[in-house]
Amino acid sequence: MNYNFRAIEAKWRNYWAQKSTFKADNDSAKEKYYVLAMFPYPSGAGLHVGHPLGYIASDIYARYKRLKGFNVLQPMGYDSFGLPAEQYAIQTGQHPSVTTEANIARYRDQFDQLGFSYDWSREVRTSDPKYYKWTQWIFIQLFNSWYNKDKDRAEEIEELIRIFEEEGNSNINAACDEDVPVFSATEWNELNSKKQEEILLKYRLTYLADTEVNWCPELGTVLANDEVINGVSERGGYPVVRKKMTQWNMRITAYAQRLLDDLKEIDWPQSLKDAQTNWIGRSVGASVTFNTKPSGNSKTSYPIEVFTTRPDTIFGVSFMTLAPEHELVSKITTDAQKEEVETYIHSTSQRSERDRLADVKTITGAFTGAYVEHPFTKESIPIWIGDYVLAGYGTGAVMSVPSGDQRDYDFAKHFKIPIPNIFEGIDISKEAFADKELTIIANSEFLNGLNYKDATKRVISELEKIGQGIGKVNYRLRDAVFSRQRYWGEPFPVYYVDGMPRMIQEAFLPLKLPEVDKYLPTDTGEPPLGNATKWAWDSEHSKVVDNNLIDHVKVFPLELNTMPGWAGSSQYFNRYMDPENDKAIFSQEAIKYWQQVDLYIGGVEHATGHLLYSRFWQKFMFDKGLVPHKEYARKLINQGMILGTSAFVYREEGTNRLLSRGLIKGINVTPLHADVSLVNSSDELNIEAFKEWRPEFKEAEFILENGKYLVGREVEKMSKSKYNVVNPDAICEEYGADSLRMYEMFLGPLEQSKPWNTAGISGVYAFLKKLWRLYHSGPEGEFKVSEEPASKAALKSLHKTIKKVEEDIESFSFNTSVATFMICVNELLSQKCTSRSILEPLAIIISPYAPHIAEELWEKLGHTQSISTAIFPIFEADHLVESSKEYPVSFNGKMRFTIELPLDMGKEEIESAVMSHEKTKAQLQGRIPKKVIVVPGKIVNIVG
RNA sequence: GCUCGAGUGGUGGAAUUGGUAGACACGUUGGACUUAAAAUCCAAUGGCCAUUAUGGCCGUGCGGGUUCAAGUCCCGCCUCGAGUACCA
Repeated sequence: MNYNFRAIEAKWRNYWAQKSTFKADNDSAKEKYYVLAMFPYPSGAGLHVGHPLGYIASDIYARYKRLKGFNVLQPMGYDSFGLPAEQYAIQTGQHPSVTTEANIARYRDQFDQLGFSYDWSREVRTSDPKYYKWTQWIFIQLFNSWYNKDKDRAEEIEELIRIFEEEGNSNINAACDEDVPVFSATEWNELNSKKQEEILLKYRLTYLADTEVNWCPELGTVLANDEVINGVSERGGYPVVRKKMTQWNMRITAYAQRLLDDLKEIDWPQSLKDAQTNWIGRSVGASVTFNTKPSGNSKTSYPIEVFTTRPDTIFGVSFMTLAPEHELVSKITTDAQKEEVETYIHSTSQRSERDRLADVKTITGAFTGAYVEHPFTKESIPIWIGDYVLAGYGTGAVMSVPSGDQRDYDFAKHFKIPIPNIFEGIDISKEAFADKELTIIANSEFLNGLNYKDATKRVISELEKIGQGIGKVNYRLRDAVFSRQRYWGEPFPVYYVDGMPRMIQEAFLPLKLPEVDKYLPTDTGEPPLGNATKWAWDSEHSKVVDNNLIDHVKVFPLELNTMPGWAGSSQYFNRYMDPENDKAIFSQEAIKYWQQVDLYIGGVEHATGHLLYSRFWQKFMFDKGLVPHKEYARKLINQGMILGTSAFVYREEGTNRLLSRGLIKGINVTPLHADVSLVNSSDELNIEAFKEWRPEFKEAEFILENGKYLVGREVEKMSKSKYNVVNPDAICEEYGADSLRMYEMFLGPLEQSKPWNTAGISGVYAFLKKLWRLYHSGPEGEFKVSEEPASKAALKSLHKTIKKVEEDIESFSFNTSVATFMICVNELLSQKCTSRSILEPLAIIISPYAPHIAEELWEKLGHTQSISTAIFPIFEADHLVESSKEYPVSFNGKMRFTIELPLDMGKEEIESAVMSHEKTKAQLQGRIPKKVIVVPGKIVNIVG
């Protein structure tokens, strides 16, 4: 009777499915525990061995918590809106839903194969209208809300309207657009409804605005900042340009401070918190207004507002710098400088974002001919423009203090602008001085002699007195653009009356995606939904009707953009709690029971995307009183990425010769990816198979070394295009899911990225076979356990293992518990232990890791109830562990011998026991030790 | 540049947080079983020296320091990786 993992795994996969073993109730006497792994985008390639890492880890934890008696919720679903399905649709004409459906089926098979204990009755799909109904619903709630900074929470827009009607907006402290005019109640009430609507839009948490966006012509869509990497799109690597478009935006900046503050109360990896902190980019300083001096043709004085983190250096200002795109540039430039400025603006706009980033060293700029007046000294300060000032950050203008900022310093040196020194005892002839801690201000009137902190405080109060500045906190975080010119995404529940957006009433949701005959933008450049013929809103009958009925009286145009990828993933974790609910996003009973995610596992690549947006929506939901927690995930673990090991062949340039890797030195070669399945474990290429795979090399000459063609190796991300993908199906076929699960955990620490290497899997496979043998000790290898009580040694092995495995799981060190199992099984085998009292608990503690084999053994032990549904408080067995311990005893730091002593001895008892021991006396030879160091449970050290 | 993280055998990685460095596994070598292969089992495996055994010295990127004791703590470097970047 051998370990037949195929039969065993098929049997239990079936059993769990039929009995709905992992269905979680929304009500239970047991304590709840919610384990969640980030749901995947179902791509056409299926899962590779890298994907399951996090899923295995969360499954082990979920199974462990069930054993401990928790009511565990572990759901799974699909983030099924997205670009690849749409791009496939563009190429083939096949509806994205068809592709998506097929991919999901494939994923489901693979999930089942790996034995994950998901509650599939709660599956969600973001592209399912029953699901995206609630994504649309949240959008409407955001539209109907504004952010009250005084109360630090989102409130109903009706409340804001009431205040406007009663007292205007002068007393309102809201997170809103910069350009909101101040108005009284009377003025408000006299506005027509369109004007009122325009103003309200500037307050809403989701709003329409002409935004400068990252436009990717190749993809035909707008990208969020986190989807653009080094000036090219994250997906596909296409160039991205800046472009103004009317877009939906999310006012995430309203929550910037809370997103920062609440990081303190969640147990997330520090590196991830750091990434979010940097991304939000809080900087404390002051907003200062400099007024331009009327000159030449410009009679008016314009205020220029700047943000600075160093208001204490205000007396060191020797010029102002505006971004070339700054709106005042054209107004203040003098005739004499006009040509130079326009030439400069033209040349910067020609430079792409990428060039600008790549070329930081070259200093460029132009003088506008205009001046501002220093708020204190009243001196004239020249205004320059320069592209080192970014239009998108702060106000797009800076007060330049060359002595205190290196970029200002370089700019001043380059254009021969004076560099006044305002620091006590500092030499600034070589570079700027930017150390806040060591700053003592000089040559600065009332700030002389003050340090950074005091000077900042003083100058802000002086600025406030003269009305030219105020203390301010600035964030790098921008509002998130929420429109995509795409088909395969959530439609906005929005139609337009007189150009202003209206929300479709909740009762008529979901607004389903219309059919289109092509998935590309329309001929007039509108998003793909512009191709739909039935895409207009009949407001009288509240339904979608044909476009040609649009009369702007009763039938109105619908929004043509769709929502971005992160919309559907920003509340899915709560929807799992009550996924079938048709009346609400989730019932209050459900959320009161499940509260929040206790453990969230996913990739670190979502740090500034999904993991930030979802926190924002959760806080909004909290403000609305819909969820009990400000944060949705109490603890988060980032699993590392499993990388592929690519193989390369080397073609000599200009020839059809392929050189083995040892022969390429000094020769010009092009490395080409070879499929890893054509290479054996000692890097030798199967040349015939390679020729078969790549017919263009049929005639190629292979230059061998020692009779072999060796490939080069490199660790890269696993991807189809690099031919380095290892598929879990093949591994499961050869070794079984339990082997794969254990091996992925054994590979190394969960949070670390590491290359996949199939070679070592034979070790865990051999272990599972040994485990099987432990329970099959009959003469023919048939199942046999003894009812004899266990030996002391066997008990010790078992209890050591239980203790270690529990510690490991609680600290997510799954790799070392696999090692512990191996030691335990080896010990039991060598002790020929067949005692039921050992083998029963062993099956239990192994079941989170290798659930199929554990179930099978459990059944053979005579249990009728599944190991996965019973509760075993076995993990609380540490009192059984050891009764004595061997203490290594060292003399003068060198280990000499060991002494066996009872465990419950205290420090002094151990000391005296050791000192009176024969071996110690022999070792000391009558010498009197200076010191005896005792670490209970560990070591005794005698210093002579 | 800034922020974070990591450097341990041929390889992946352990080390109870200051207490026998290299667990466990892969690989390699030798052996048993077998007609043979696979599978399985046993032994060796950081380096150097010694050997009949007992043993000795060195060793966790580099250089210092604290300590009876340092992979672990402190100071100064080096290298690699990740994120971010003209953020005022």
